Amino acid sequence: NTLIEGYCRKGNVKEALTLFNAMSRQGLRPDVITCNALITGHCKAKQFEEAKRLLKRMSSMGLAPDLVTFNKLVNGFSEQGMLDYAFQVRDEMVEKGFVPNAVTYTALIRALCKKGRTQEALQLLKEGTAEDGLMPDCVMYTILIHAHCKKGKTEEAMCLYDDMVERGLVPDIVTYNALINGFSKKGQIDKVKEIFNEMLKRNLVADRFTYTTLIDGLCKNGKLLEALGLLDDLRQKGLMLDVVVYNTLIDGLCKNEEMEKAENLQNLMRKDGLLPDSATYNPLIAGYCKKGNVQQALSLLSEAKERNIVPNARSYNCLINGLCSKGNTREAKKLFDEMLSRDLIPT
RNA sequence: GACAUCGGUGUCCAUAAU
Repeated sequence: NTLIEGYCRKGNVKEALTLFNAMSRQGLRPDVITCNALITGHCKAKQFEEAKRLLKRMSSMGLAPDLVTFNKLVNGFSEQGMLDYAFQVRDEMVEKGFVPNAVTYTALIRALCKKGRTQEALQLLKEGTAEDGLMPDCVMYTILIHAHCKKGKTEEAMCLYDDMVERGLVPDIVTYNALINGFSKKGQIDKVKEIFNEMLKRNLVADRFTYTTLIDGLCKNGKLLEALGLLDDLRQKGLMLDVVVYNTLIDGLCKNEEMEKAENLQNLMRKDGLLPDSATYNPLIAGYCKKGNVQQALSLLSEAKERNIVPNARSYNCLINGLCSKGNTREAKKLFDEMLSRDLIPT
């Protein structure tokens, strides 16, 4: 079960099913836990019908689906944006006598939020509280806060925050990160600082999400030097450095056409043992093209390809644009064909 | 009998550049 679960988590249902079949051959009966894991696997692999079929097959194997089974389905469908399926499963579990719990509601609320349907999400939370004895918790509030922030509705997000605190719930680092992200994307840096201080008051320690969020916020508000300063703090602490932190800064620098600094950071990240990924290459390629340094952009492209990383369609567009404006239409056409062969869709 | 399976936050892109 542990192995099957591992493969399923990675979205490798094939391998999981091989193990599943091997189990039977060795006379080991799959149990509910095995099936629950496979449901996750199918959902991750977007095999929604398979997931539903497995639920039906469980009964014929003499296994009774439990609350986790249903929750995994609700969650799996929600994660993939399959709202209708998710609510269908909710109805089905209710029919079977299960009471949707915090996990069920959280999954559904998140699914609605992901589609921007925050009002319905709030409504569902109310419903659950009234009908199923649901106790709204920190996670649910955080999802709602996050969703409102993403829509730019920071005021509403703040009301939700106040609401949860009034109810005696304790916001955690995730809640604060969501708020910080919302306010900094809106450019309300003073509000960000206020929230950050409140976070510190609660003895919460900034994690890599907090730092990345702060760095991104500073970059997107043109405060590149401050953002670089935060990176220095992080490096001195020697912890919490990952590709995303570097990518964030590299993007900020590239968008401001500070290619030398972006180049330095790229070297620094390699020094820290981190390898660029597509989110590193894309802004760099765009930045160099914009500056007219197509050569440099092209060499990044070939490096990415060597490492089996495919830059996105926009990177190709930038390169094609750059080559054409230098009159090198032949190379541009080559890149155009190349992007087609890589299943990238021209716009 | 114990243990193992379910929910939230960050970067490019997606909402974009020419």
